[in-house]
Amino acid sequence: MAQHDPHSFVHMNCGGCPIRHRAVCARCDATELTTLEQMKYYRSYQAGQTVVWSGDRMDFVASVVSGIATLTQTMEDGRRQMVGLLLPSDFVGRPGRAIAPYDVTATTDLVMCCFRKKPFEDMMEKTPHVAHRLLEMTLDELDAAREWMLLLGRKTAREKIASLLSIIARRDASLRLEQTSGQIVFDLPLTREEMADYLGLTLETVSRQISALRKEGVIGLEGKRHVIVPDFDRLSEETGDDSDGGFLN
Amino acid sequence: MAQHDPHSFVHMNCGGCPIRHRAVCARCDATELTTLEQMKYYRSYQAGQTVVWSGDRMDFVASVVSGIATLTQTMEDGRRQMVGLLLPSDFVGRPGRAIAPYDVTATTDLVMCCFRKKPFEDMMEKTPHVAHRLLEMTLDELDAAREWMLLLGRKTAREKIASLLSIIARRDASLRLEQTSGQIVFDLPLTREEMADYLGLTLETVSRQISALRKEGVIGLEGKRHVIVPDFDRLSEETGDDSDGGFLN
DNA sequence: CGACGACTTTGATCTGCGTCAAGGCCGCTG
DNA sequence: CAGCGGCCTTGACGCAGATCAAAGTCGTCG
Repeated sequence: MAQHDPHSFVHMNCGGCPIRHRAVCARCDATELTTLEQMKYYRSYQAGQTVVWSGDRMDFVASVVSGIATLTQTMEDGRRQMVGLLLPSDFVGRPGRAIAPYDVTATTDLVMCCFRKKPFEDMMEKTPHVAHRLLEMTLDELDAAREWMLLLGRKTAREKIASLLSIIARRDASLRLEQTSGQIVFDLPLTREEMADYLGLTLETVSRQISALRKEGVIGLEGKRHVIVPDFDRLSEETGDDSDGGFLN
Repeated sequence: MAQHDPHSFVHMNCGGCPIRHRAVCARCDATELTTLEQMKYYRSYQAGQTVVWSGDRMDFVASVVSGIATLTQTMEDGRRQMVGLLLPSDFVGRPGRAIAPYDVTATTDLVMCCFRKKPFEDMMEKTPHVAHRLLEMTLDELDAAREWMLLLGRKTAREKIASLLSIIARRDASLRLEQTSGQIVFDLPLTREEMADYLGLTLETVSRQISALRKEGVIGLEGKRHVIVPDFDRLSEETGDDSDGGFLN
């Protein structure tokens, strides 16, 4: 989804930390690269652990190395809405704001590459390319949020499920286990409840709609309930989105 | 809502174009200011006119001078969801992307201050403060979008209406007509249908809920239906949000 | 001023999804 | 291996909000 123009940031080191792919600029000089390298540190979380609570001080920014994290907002009476889904290489945290406006939670075991905020901000001042890249990433996220708003406000339960499966299958290649004869098999990393929080539904409705899609042969479930084999074309017909199913920007 | 840190961009000229308030940095030098001044031009639209169609090429970025514009997404069968509401001084357009991903429509008579995209991007390269400020604005919008997602996914019709009225009353001081004895009187610039598109409801439900709030004395309508006198405290109790009603970041 | 059109209100009815409840599957632990 | 806890499925029922329909308000233009 994220587009890279020829002058954008590049993948510097395949084996390394993804922050290099996302926040390090090809045009930065060696000193800047070294500064970034020295600043970074790693943190691990277990599935289910909370990374930051809404309202808490957040003194770092970070990039997901492996695993999945969610951003959620909770109302006083416990109603929850997921507002962000972070897959490997996604960025969390907001330069220039101290307080986290939502909970960040690890839904699987999670490793993040962190930078203390102050030094990171100082570096941004000196390295305009980083700010530029961050702007690009934030705009991508904003577009995704708006797509999500259409889903929440106007789609039916069935369309919501189909959209979610399409989005995940499209977005995270790392979840694709096999690709034989055009079929995409992937491990769905969310529980029914997490899907419900993503879609603004209850977990029962999610379950029912998934069963319905399975009975109709649009998707298939394998063994442990989380492995899904969608009939990709039929699935994207169900999303309610424009036919081609892709973003053509 | 937008916070200005001491080093942020400042209001340079009360009578002038709001792009100066938003995108011009106090620390920029005279040459940069002059460049910006020379680049800008104005466009006017009538209420109801479309500024850009989704999928069209958008070769400028702009700042709203006066009036109100909306960003909306439309599904093939006509279901519509508003995904952005632009009030004076808000910014539209995405440096680095050619195609508009949603319709931009003037809901009132509208004046925008525009910059052709290419020169604006070139200036961003040379003037890091502008990119920095733009990042800050985009992050604010992202936060607003996430708040909006909670509204769409989890709030009841009544809570949605109360939230919308609070948001508008809080956000746009220019709509406040009088403030006597703590009462805020403001002109609501949206039709029932536009509110419905904002909230993910039908216009009938919007109308019914507004009638209900009025009968209960939470809000009042004056003469032409668009002038509303909310009992602000009671209104914010209805939003479902945390009690204080404000963002305390 | 009358008629038209844009917008709003209100009522009657329908339905998709939420709620409540029971039971199934599976892995873990004693 | 029995019992337990987490997660998922399925059924029965109810309700918030959608849909369909009709009538009211108000500005405007001949």
